[in-house]
Amino acid sequence: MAGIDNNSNEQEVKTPKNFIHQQIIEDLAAGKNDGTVHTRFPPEPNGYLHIGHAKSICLNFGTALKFGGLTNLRFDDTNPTKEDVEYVDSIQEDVHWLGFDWGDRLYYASDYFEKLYDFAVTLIKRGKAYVDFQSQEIISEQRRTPTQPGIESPYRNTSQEENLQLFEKMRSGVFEEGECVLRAKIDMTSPNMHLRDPLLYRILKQTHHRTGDQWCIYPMYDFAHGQSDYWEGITHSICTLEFEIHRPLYEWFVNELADTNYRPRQIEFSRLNLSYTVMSKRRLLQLVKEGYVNGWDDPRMPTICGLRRRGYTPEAIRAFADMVGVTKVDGVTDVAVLEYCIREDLNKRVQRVMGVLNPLKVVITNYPEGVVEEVDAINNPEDESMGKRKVPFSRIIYLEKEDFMENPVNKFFRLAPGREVRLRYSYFIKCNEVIKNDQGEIVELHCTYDPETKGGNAPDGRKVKATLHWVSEANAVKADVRLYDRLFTDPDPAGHKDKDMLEFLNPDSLKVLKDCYIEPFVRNAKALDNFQFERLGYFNVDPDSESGKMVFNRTVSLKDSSKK
RNA sequence: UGUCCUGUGGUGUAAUUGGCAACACGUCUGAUUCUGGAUCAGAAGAGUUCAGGUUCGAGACCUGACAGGACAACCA
Repeated sequence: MAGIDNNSNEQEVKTPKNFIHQQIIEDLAAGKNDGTVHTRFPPEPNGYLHIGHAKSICLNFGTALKFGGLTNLRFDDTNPTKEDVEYVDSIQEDVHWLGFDWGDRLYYASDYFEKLYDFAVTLIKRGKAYVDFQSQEIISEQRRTPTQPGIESPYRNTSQEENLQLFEKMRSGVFEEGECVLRAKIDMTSPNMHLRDPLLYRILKQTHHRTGDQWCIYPMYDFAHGQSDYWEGITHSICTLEFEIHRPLYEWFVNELADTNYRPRQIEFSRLNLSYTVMSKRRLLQLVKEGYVNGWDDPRMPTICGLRRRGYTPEAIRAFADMVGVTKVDGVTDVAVLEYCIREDLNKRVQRVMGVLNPLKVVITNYPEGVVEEVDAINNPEDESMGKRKVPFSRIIYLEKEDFMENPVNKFFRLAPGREVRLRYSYFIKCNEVIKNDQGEIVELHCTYDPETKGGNAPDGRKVKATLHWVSEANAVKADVRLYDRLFTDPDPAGHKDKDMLEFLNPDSLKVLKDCYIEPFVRNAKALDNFQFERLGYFNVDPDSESGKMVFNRTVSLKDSSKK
């Protein structure tokens, strides 16, 4: 697990204000909550965190930080059928990696099962909850539709004493799954469906990842969330727009529960949608389970761990979260914004190295055989402090195939017969001869170098129009490079049905390039994580792969790869 | 035919208590560069969904339309 980034305070200053901040400022001005702000990030441990959660994490932790408050991490684990410790662990790792810390405030909704049960008993005693023995279908029918009032259940007016006994029996396992549920008695005619006697508890004879077989009744989301917020002293419960219509119910429960003036306040914002990206947990799970990707942390996945393996930094993701802002408008953010964030971050901090993905052998005919000299290369032209490194140069080198054109088209400035170019940090070379095989394919170039141009400048002041990256054949590291592109070709893959979505899988999303050559420095510098191929783009050494393989981020830096 | 939410350049967001619509991404042009990257300079692109109203003045306030989204899981 990566360490915790303690620079979050700096970021807080830059965080643009949003409507949630405005509301908090108003609340503070009104003297609510004794001037404190306490938020929470409440994932259900039923999948891995993705970039959409990152927005929520940055919002919740960032908001608390901004107002000098705290943030809890709480697992909303009220449905044992979907949840697993694997997810609990990965979520903690990812939140930490993003640079946020919940201190000792790690909670589980399942910690509150006993208190929630007691509260349900209280509601029954107040005549505000009842056990309903009707089938799921009947209950659903009685709720009718949003445009017509619902019908009351025949069990709605069972006596409190009887309900108390029945609920106890539910808990002790007397009834089978689906036989009965506990419902709140609110208003079957409400235009808000969530107020038409919502379910509080259902029977689930399942083992829970934390409470084991201790319980066979489990609270519903609505019956757990607001109460958990209340018990934890959450002041602002920030969630996504789909819970907006739940708010009256959230407030109903909290009002029934509260014995002070304190009330947590639910505020909704629009979830992140990214073009070319599928974000629903259900669909991501499908991609994993059906083998369209190699796990939750496949670099093509929009998961935090996928982005991490791809070379994204926490800083870039936080910058992205700030950049997209917070509103209630549900729109689609262009992935180009995310890619911009990582490009900008990496550009400043990443070690530049040379490498060729598609090698073309070049013999420098006037360079002595058996000699290896080292040239000085700058590690990052934008940051002197990153220093220099030595790169071996010799008679036989590799260039990128596409850096040579036998019959150069207009505006092609790189190597061509008779043309002189610069090899980055070393010499000017001129192409004299093109060697082809029987099929007429170019297999080798013969060039001459100008010893006077060592270091990359000609004493006579003559200029070249291109600078090429290169590697020395004898010294280069041979590696397989995995090239990752977007998983989907459609800007809105999530806008289709699950099966249609799969039609837009990009067949080129993963390419394995054999026999790529990387300058030897890379082999000894894996700890750096990210590099930038001169002129080609970013890549990172993938710690999980067989040694020598690289993850290569085509989309991140090849801004111009699609155009001429 | 219901309730709630939301409508600002292609996209995401801004616009103190109403005061000539700003920023970022993207796009395009030019300069520069030892990455066709980065950088620098510049341009195009909305008159704020529409119609009324209040006002000296409205993206902001009011009314009414229209459009999009959410809600009818023993999911969260």
